[in-house]
Amino acid sequence: MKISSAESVVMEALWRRSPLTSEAIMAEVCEPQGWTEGTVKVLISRLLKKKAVGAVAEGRRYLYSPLVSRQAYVGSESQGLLDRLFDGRLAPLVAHFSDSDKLSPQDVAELKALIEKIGK
Amino acid sequence: MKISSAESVVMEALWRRSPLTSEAIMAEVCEPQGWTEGTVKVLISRLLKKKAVGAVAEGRRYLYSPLVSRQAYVGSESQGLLDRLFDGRLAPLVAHFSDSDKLSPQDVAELKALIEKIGK
DNA sequence: CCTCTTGGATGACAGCTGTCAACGATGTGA
DNA sequence: TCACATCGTTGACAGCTGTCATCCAAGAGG
Repeated sequence: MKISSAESVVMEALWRRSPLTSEAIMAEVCEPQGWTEGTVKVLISRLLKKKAVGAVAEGRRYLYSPLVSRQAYVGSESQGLLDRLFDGRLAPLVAHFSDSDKLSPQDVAELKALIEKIGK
Repeated sequence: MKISSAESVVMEALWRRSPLTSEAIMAEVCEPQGWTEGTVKVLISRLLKKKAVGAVAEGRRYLYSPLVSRQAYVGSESQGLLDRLFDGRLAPLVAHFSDSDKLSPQDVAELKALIEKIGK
C-alpha cells in the first residue's frame, strides 16, 4: 500500500526510465544515497511484495517496472497533505507559502500564468 | 524532531487551544480517534521528550502547551513535500491538481484572488 | 565438469510508531 | 487515617523502516 521514503527513491529511478535491471537501479541510487547493494535489493523486494513494481524474467535476472504511476503516487501524497493540514483545499496552502515569504517573484509569475490558463 | 501522525493529532488539539490538561486533551481526541487514555498518555510523553510540547505543574498535574508552532510544523511538512515531489516549487504542485481535475471552480477562484493579492 | 561471479531471497537488528495495560505516587473524601 | 480516584511513568509488543550481510541457485568461462 504505502511506499516509504527510501522505497520512493527506487521508484523515482523507475519512473525516470523503465524497465531496469537491479544493477541499473543500483547504479542510479547507490552513490547518491550512500547505500550498499544489500539495501537496494531489500527495497526492491519490499516493493515487489507491495505490488508497487513488477518484474519479468530476462535470462537469469529480472527487469523491473513500476506498477504504480508517479501521477498516482504524487496525487495521493499531495492530497494527503492537503487533507491533513489545509482542510483539503489548495488555496490555504498557497496562502501559507505567501505568508511565510517563501514565494519568489518567479513563483508568483508562474502561478499567475497557470491560473490564467486554467481559468480559460 | 519529527512529529508523527498520531502525535500531530494531539498537537492539533493544543494548537486549537492551550494550555490543556491531559484530561482535556483526551476529551478532544479519544472519541474521534477511537483511542484509549493509555494511548494519549504515551503520545503526550513522547511529545514532551521531543520537546514539541512543554508542561507546567498545576497542582498535582500538568498544563501542556505547544513548543512548536503550527506555522512551523505546517511549513516544514509542506516544504518537504514540495522538495521531494515537485522540485521545491509550488507551481508544479498546483499544475498537478489542475491536470488531475482536482480543482473546483471555487478553488480556481480562490487561487486567482490570492495571486492577485500577492502580486500587488 | 569445476570454479567464479552475480542476482535474488532471507535473516538480522535497531529505531520509530501505534496501541494498550499495569504500576506507583499523590491527593480527596468519608 | 484509610480506602479510593487520578495522573504520569513504564513496560510491552507487533508492525514498519532503514540498513546490511549471508546464503543459495544458476550462468559464464576455462
